[in-house]
Amino acid sequence: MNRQVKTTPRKRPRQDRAKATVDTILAASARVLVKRGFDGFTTNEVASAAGVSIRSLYQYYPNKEALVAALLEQHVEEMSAMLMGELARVSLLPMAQAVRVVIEMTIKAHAVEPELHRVLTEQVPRVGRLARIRELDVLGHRAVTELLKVRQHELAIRDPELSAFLLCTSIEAIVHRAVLVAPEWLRDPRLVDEACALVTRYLGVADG
Amino acid sequence: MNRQVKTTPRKRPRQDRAKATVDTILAASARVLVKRGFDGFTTNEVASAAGVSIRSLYQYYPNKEALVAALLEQHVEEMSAMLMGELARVSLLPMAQAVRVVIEMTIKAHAVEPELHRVLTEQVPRVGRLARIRELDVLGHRAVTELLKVRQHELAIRDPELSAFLLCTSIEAIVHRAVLVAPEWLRDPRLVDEACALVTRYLGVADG
DNA sequence: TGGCAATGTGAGTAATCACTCGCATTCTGG
DNA sequence: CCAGAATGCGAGTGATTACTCACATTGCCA
Repeated sequence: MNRQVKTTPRKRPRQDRAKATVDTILAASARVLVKRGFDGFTTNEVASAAGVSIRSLYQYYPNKEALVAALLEQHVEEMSAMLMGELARVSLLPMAQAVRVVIEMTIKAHAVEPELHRVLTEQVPRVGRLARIRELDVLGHRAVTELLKVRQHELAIRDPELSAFLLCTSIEAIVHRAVLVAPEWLRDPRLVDEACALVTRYLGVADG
Repeated sequence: MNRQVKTTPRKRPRQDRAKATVDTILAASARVLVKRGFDGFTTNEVASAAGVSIRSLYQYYPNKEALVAALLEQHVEEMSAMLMGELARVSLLPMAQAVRVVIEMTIKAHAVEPELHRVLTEQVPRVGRLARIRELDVLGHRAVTELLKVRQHELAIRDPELSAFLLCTSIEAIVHRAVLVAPEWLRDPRLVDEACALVTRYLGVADG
């Protein structure tokens, strides 16, 4: 039974000055989170790192979790925006190319603030609103499902939704693991080639 | 900079009575961890849930993290034992069957205490010795690499190590995600079939 | 059977840290 | 231009909780 706490921001900044403050706080949060890890993350340090009063921090975020949640949401938002935009565009490409583009975009999305990404995924407990990190996946799955449905006639699959689940999960895991274990692999074209092969062979389309 | 703490057990139980105590403590830890989540996990509650003095707990584990680390190690050990034993045996089977067996074993391994598994993977920060949850993967990768190497002549792959990385990561992620999102899928034979297809098609062997 | 090692016991403390108290200053829209 | 709203400012407290203090009892081997 986990205590549930409100994690929505307390109030929105209205003036520009306040927006700047909030941005400063978020940026400082990211720095502190990366530097200290989730355990060592204290609101007091965030405030002083941001150069604002602890009081100001609590004016906008009701508690510590809300702060981390905001950070996480921002991060997910960035990655999401990057992926979804591209996903819409690839529906015109030949399948093999589409696959490659999506995989490369996934890599690119993971390259945004990889250190923050690491802490958020490895150390932040997936509890309450902090579980929202998964919504990114859900959206991605849905988009890929659609893509597979539309082109099912040229593919060797029976159930687009199931296949989308397998493929999204696999690719995400591969990229994710690579980022955490050995980021340099992501520059190695062989990894991308093999990942493409994994997908295209499964789908039964000619390799790119 | 995360503070590092000793996470090795303080001393080993010598008499049977002591072994029983330690087991009780570990079992209680698991219960409390599942019930309260990692945040709510307090050593005092563990002690009282185990029906032993807090003092006894600290006689064997120097701190909270060591306790969780022990739990995690035990869990990894169980899963690991299950998988590795089987991995050795499949080297005689036809490839398609071997693939299926390994996938089914992976599912079986994840079915051991799934709730504890969830908490350990979702909430326990991967810091210090707690990062050891990954050693399981490393061992698995190595074994699969060997398997692929031995049978490379019948497979459509160039680099067994790279391919092992892709396949292990994918399968683990698929099973893992399924456990967390919708455990009932694991009873659906279609999921297993598709996972097998993903692997066999990539390897270029006839579907089982 | 006696002596030594191993074991078990709970109240209390010290430290940490999330979060709250009211008031002066700055902006903005009428 | 002014009135009401928005903003910014730390020291301190209350709660939580990991961990420590010494001694009686039990098991084991000589």
